[in-house]
Amino acid sequence: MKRITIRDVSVRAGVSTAAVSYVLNGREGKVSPETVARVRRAAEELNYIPDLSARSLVNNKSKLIGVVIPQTEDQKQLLLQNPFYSELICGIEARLRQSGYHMILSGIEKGEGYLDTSMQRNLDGAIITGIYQESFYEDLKKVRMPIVLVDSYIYDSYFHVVGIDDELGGYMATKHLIDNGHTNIALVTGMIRKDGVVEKRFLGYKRALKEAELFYNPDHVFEHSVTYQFGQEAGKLIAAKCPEITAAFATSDLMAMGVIQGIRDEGKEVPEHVSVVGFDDISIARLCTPPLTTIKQDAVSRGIMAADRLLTAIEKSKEGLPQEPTIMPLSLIDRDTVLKLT
Amino acid sequence: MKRITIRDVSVRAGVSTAAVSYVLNGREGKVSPETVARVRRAAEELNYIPDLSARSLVNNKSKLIGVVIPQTEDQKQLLLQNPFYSELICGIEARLRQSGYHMILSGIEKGEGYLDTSMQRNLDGAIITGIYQESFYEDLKKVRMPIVLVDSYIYDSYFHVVGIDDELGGYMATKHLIDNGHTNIALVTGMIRKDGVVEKRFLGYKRALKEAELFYNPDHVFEHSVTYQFGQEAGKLIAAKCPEITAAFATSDLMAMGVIQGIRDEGKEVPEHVSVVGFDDISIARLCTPPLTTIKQDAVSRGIMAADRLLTAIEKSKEGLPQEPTIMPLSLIDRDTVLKLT
DNA sequence: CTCGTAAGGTTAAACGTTTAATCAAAGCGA
DNA sequence: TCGCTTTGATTAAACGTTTAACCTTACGAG
Repeated sequence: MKRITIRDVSVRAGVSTAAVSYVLNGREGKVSPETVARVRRAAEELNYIPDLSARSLVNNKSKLIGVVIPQTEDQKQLLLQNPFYSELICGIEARLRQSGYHMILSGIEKGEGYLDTSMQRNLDGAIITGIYQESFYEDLKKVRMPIVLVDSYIYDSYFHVVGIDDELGGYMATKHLIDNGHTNIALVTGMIRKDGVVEKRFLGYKRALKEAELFYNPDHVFEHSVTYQFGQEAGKLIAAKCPEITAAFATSDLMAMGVIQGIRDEGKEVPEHVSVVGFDDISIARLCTPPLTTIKQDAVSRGIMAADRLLTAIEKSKEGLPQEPTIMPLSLIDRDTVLKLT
Repeated sequence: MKRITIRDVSVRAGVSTAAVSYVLNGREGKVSPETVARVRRAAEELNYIPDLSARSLVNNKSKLIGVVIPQTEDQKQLLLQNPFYSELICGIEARLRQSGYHMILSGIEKGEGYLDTSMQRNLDGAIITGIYQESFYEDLKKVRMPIVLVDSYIYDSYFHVVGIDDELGGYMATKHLIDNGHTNIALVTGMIRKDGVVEKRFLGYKRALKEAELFYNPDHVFEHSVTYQFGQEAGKLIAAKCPEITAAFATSDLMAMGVIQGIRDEGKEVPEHVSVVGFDDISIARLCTPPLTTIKQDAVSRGIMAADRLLTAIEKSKEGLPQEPTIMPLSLIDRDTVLKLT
């Protein structure tokens, strides 16, 4: 009923608690082979399980990583409905577990109060996704723990960054449409915020247009929230009101699927009337009908990479500044939603 | 740089650490109003943040909840690709946060070692989803913390249960098809394990058939894993090899979407050639084409409910046995994948 | 005036670890 | 034999809380 403590192990092995601690932490240089064996056996027999709270108290290592993902504005619920985040989490969790760490998953209220959490829990590090106000990042720095930012263009050398080349992605998507003969290409996107990922994709979109000497028409930009619902609205508008538009680039697969539905709602077809390219390559992208042409970024790998960088930063604890951002590869997955014109 | 401790607060307020502790924990009966004020102010000014590890050490309350979800067999990755779990997590997290708890999300290796985690971390409780071998549950009981089981038919009064009436769900789905004139109805399902949720749905399926005096044909049961891929395979088989089958009930939306794709792969259409009913009503169910007819269970609500029950069990800590299982409601969402025959 | 009690504080032990400092014994070169 | 180093172990302090037990002082009742 009572907890088995290191003291119990020590008396059973007939040594001091210090010796037990040394053995259990692998500082075996300090202790003779036979004692090691005795302690090991005692711990085994008693089924000893260390108390991480106590450990954390003395050496400030909790083996706990904070993971923050965005949440819906209204409901205060995590944005896991977007498979991109689900997959990211999968990657993170797998990598952390492998090294004996655990993950505390949470959203945050308007960018506030997370340093409370991290201090209370003695977090060893954190992986942050989403964009928040500047003050939030300033707060984070105060805590002095390694932090990996995913999907963020905060150019602050304090933070580790695991990202993709969003500008390139936007360019690739748009270029693909242009290469297939499209000249009036809509952009369907979430809010374009300074230094946000969608802004970069937007810039890539414009670069592709410019390079092909196509006119950039602001009226062809549909900007609102990253939801299926808005995609659908935009799709309807495109199909109903903009006959000149023959293709759309949606900055997220979720929106792209909405766009397709919206176009259909108006009695038109994809890709016959309007071609669509998405972004992310979430797992359902190839499952929906027609299978979505999209820019693939491997969210699971990104999660693994983010966790990996965080862990090495923690274990080294060089206190040296983070290296270069890690940029994960992108590729165009050409499925069935783009029609070749001419 | 150094951590602000309760001692710092105490000296600034000019009282003992005990007084500070009393104030901060709301045992204000023990302390005069003016002292309360002084302590509050001192804590405020110093921006004091308590160390939960220390607290946990002394009173065995970590404000930490373990959440376990299944993982893929091969990759050791969480099964978050199934939106049902994502939504469940959203609900759980929202409710926990509201009460100042945090969630440790993880998968488990072949049902082993979770009691280690829970002991190490001093978990206050856990929410377990998925089905594991019996020994796992026996282990869990040893830890003596409140536990909520989601999607489980372990009839052990030690555990809290938040479930749905799976048998009824299976019945409703099948009945709906029968009511629309279908008589040869396939079942596409994950492994049917004793006392698992799919078994119940299977039983509901059989009950509906029996009630309508239809012949139960084991050859019409396609049983394997709960994946899109298997659904697709089953769909192909149905379309290609079983001309008599006019409808299918898939025990999960993910599979149902696979079935639809498989049927299409063979050049047939849904619902014209084969009708399909799914289960779960995951968020994409109404987004895919055609929108999926399915049995709706609200995963988010279930998450909230599970967390809620767990929290009350923790706070009361009556040590009394859990009450009745909570059964969440189901409803049939009639969309476009069922054809009315005759 | 004395005693009992209540109110408001404080002291110090306890929770389960880690680890610097210390100690004892043994080995060894001179 | 003497001092020095090495090896292997122990002691005790520290980490930041909570809380039972104890201590004052003041206040009434008797």
